[in-house]
Amino acid sequence: METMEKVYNPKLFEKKWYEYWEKNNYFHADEENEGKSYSIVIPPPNVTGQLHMGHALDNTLQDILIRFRRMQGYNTLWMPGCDHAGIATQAKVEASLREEGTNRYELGREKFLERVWKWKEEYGSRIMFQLRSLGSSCDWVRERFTMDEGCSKAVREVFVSLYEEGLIYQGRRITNWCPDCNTAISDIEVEHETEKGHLWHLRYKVEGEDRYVEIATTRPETMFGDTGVAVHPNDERYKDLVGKTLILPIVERKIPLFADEYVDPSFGTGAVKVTPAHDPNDFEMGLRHNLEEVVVIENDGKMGEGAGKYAGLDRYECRKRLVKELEELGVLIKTEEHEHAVGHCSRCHSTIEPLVSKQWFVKMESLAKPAMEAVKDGRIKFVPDRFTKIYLNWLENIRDWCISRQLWWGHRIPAWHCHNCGETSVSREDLSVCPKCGSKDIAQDEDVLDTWFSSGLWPFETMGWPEKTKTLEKFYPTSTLVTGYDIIFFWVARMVMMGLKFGKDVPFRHVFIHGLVRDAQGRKMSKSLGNGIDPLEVVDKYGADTLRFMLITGNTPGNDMRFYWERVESARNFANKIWNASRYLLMNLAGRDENFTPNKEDYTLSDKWILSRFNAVASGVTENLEKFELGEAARQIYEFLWSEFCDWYIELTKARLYDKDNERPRQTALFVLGKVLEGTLRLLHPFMPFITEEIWQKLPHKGETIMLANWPQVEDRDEAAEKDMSVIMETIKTVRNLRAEVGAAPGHKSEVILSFSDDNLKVLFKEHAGYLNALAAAEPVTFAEGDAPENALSGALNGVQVYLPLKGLIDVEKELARLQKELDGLEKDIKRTEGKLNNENFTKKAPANVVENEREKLSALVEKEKATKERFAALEKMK
RNA sequence: GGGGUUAUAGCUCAGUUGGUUAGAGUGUCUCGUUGACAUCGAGGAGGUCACAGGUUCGAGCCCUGUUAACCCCACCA
Repeated sequence: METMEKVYNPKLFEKKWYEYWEKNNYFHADEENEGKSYSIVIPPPNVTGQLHMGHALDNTLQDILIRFRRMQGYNTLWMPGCDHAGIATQAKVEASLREEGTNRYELGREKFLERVWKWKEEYGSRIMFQLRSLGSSCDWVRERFTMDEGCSKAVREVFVSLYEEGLIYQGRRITNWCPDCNTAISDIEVEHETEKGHLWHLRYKVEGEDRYVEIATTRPETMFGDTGVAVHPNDERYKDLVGKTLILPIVERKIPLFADEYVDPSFGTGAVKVTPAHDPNDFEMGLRHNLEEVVVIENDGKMGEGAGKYAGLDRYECRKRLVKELEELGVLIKTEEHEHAVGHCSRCHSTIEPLVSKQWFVKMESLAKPAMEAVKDGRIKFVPDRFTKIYLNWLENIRDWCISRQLWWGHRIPAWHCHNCGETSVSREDLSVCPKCGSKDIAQDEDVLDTWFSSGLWPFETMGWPEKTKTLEKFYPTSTLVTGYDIIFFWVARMVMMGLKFGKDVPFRHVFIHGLVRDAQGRKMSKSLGNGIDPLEVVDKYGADTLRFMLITGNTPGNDMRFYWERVESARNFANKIWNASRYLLMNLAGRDENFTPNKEDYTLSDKWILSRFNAVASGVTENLEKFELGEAARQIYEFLWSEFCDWYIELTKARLYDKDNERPRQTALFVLGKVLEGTLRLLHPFMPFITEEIWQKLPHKGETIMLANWPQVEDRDEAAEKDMSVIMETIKTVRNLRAEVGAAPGHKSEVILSFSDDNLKVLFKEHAGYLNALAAAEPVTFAEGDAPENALSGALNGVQVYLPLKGLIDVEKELARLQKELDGLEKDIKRTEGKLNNENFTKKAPANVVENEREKLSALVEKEKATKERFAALEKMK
């Protein structure tokens, strides 16, 4: 006979079962399996660092979906892996090099990459270990990495194809440059923040005249790169100046004053200095008006040659000193406070510097169109739906994607530049000779690709693309993508575009979006704040099941949630409740006949009730899981297990279980207990895989593991049993209420007298008086005929009158006051309900069942009022 | 500047197509320790569903507006 610890202790079994599952290959997806497939690709965690609470949520959701479908009989694949995370990982390794007093340049590209690979081996496996601790049922033999051989091949294939189609091009453009990461980044990697700055008004002299043009700028240090000043064509103030030449202060360069539609006459002075090399708008104007680009800020954020004596200074230090000089020269007219949005690097938070450089871009328009169509026509559905709009809005306004990064860690761009003829050749195979001139003096492009370029191929590159594999055939498109709303643009949109282009179909059918896990104050968990909670710490202290349950309950899909230890405890208490309910059954299993099956007559009302309730829950849970309402599904199991199975059913089986002399009733109770508990464990397994397996294995069961057991089939409800049982339950609650009013101890037995509005109820209660004995400490239960007993508290509900003889003393005045208040409330309710029913508009227009409900409600209220009045009168007499 | 989310009990949140007396967890108060569980059981208190209109027989839910908080997008120097 199995035994159980008194208290739920996940440490004793979580590791054991995970190893058991993995060892037995239960997670493995077989493409030869003929069954319908269900597949998910993991959002690959970065190889840097470790899992945080967001990962725990993300992977719990995926595991629930996967385990649910697996039990439903689908051929399920959960593809695991991690991402090389170019900038982030390189930054980490560079930081550790710094500590050693060296840097990547000293090491050289090859040695440096060796270091990064070593890092990847260490952290990559740590993450996979952490995922296992959460219970994730990934198909580990398929584990992939965005820079493994297969992915690299896919990346190169995609790059070359897009290039051949003219969708990838190299261009000299102004791009977002991060001076600290020392690389270009894409538009979505720039975070705009409103900052307090200044608007400096400067005056530029008109050549040969004693006039000045006043311009306003937030970045005076870029003036060294000014090659023009622009005004709006219709601006009367400057009409006569357009075409004249201005003298740039300090530098003394001659620059033209020209007109351009871009200028907003209402902002500043209506005249704007134009620095094509250091501002995106000025760059465009420069192209339109053929202006020279003068570079004055270098890649490292320091002033360059063009800045004259300020060369070599940091851009902000230069600004400070320059403003002072301009003031002294009388060029600075005034300084205004000014709030404006400043771009920061999403990785290191440095202020972005727009710089001109040669980069690789992807033309997005033709890729974005089909990606929008796929969502508009419903081939891909966002859950919750509101994210559809966010996704579409971004794609509608999409601009070309800068994909080259001046890093070493990543997929190197498959382009070779010939030093002899200047040709750039893109190729699937490594080149050693220039295809154009035959020169051997060629070199591969130094840059690597944006990490998201390879992540965008994840759903099919992990399945063997570009080869035509069985895996692709079986599992692509994937079924569901689970991810946070923060990477819809970075990742989801790119996967859809690439999937449609190269996978020849949408990459997934549903995009299930979740929110962020915040701290108890609602702040984002972050390293700098030090408010992050390590999911592994929670697993260690409370178990993975507890963490999982806590993460998916008490919130709505797509919304952020807060982390509270109290909520963890609450989830742990639930686990303990399941544990002890199971323990109750296990402790009483001695003498159970495994071959016993009850006859129809063997089932008691409570048996029929709980079986029916189980069916209700099974169907509710299934429906909710199918529509991604995981929290609601979990809540229903919680309610059922705790508030129905434990609070009522288990209590009602005790009489039968402890009565060793009546074999059939005892066997029946054991049978039903086992059946319902086992079924509930199966419903709960996707949410809490470990505890359900641990208990399931101890219970009588068929099969090797609960994770491969069939998902519960929904059977018919027993409406009559549910109705009868609910009348009894309500009556028991009434007794408890009355007893509490008298101040009687809950366990202290006392007489309860019942009378009924019809004979069927009488039969029901006579038959189940035992339920009142057990759960309302009502003993004896007697049945009154005719008039209400004297000196008794009374309550009424559903045609049942409950009388509780008053043996002890109660505070009559206090009780009368309370009853009066209750009567007032009842009167109000009755009036309102009557009003409703007297309203012809209501009775005519509302559905019949609603009207019927209202009628029943009224009669219940009237009945209750009558009983309360009786009680009131009885008490008055006692006064 | 554009878009979105949120506003429900002291706190954190549910509330699925409009339909009984708006729920849960947690906290709080009263009572309860002999065999599943004190990580528990029984009972209670606690809400003008942000505000103002509207649609409807009926609104926490739908529509309009207002307020507040948060988030995303955005090339006005």
